[in-house]
Amino acid sequence: MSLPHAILTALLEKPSSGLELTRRFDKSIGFFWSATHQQIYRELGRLEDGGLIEALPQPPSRGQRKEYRVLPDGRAELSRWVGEGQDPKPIRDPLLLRLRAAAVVGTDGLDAELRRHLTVHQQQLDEYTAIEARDFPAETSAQENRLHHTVLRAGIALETFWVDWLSEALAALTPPAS
Amino acid sequence: MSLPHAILTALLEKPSSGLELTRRFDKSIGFFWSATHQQIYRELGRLEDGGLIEALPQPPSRGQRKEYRVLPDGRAELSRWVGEGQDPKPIRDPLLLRLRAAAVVGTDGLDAELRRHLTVHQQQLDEYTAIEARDFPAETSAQENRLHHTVLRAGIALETFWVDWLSEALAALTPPAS
DNA sequence: AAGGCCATGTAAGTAGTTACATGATTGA
DNA sequence: TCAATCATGTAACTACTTACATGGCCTT
Repeated sequence: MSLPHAILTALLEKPSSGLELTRRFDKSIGFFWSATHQQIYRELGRLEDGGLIEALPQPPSRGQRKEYRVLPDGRAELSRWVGEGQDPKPIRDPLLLRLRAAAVVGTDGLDAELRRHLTVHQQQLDEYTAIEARDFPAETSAQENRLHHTVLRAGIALETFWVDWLSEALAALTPPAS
Repeated sequence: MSLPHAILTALLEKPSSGLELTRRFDKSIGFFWSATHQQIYRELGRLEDGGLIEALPQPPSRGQRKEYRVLPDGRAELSRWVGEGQDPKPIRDPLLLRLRAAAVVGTDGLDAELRRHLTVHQQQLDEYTAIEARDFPAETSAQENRLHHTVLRAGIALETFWVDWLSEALAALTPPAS
């Protein structure tokens, strides 16, 4: 149950409408939590019903922009949730499964898929390092900034892992023609 | 939709009953795909209905062990799936989200949670490296073996990433009392 | 005959995905 | 006025989770 807390965090950083949130979930928020606009609108409704956020009093009609901000109860709930414990989820990765399956039924078509993933992860890595260069040029001592940087570095390290591992996997797939 | 293919892979590696599969999903299969016994029994039923696997003809009653094996259609389906394309899923990690939220509402209780995760990932890493030392003592040229080793190395590298990153995050959380 | 474990399931709920629907605003 | 885009939603479905139910077998 992390989506509501992702939304609370985003709204505390900056009050937004549903569509703005969707855009932010495609960018910076998306580095650690992804969500579609359908999920976001549904959850905004729930959070409003629960009294954790409110819409700026304005338009009752449909295609109209609706801006939300966090209420004190919402902030308290987020603060409570930060200290909550939650075990890390076990791995569930289709690509690793494909490799294992390929060991039984053959590697047909796997090569291309690995190359494709390598490209995707390399691009993501480039994007993250560009953001790091732009937003965190030197170490600062501001706590908030350091936390943001730490989260970004997790993204960088994860993408680096994938790039390295995919290269290794490609090598394992096509042994040197000796 | 990877669970059926995880089961097909497991059954091809070794025909099993539902409970045996559950145990294997807690061990080696679980390194890349986790599943509970409820998921497994349901999916076994679907795969049998679909003619991809069959139960060894035996017991019609409830508390009785039922052994499954893969039919030719099942093997063909798995082979097809291996070559199928599927984009990597975007990150969705509650712990990273907690760090980001902590930047807004404060880091209360986060320290303990990071330490706890560090312990969990260190243990998992130790387990993986023990398996590596036991099962892959030297490089072999058998394709199947190399693929298995590559998958295991992904697990090792991922756990290593978490251990390193969590240590760094703890340092960022508690700045040096200068 | 009772308790524990082996083994297979059912039921209900939550979260996420995919496809589609509807209205408002703006510029050609 | 038409098309594109902004903006908010509904509906149906799939996957996963959590809690519980049922029966068989073995040991004491």
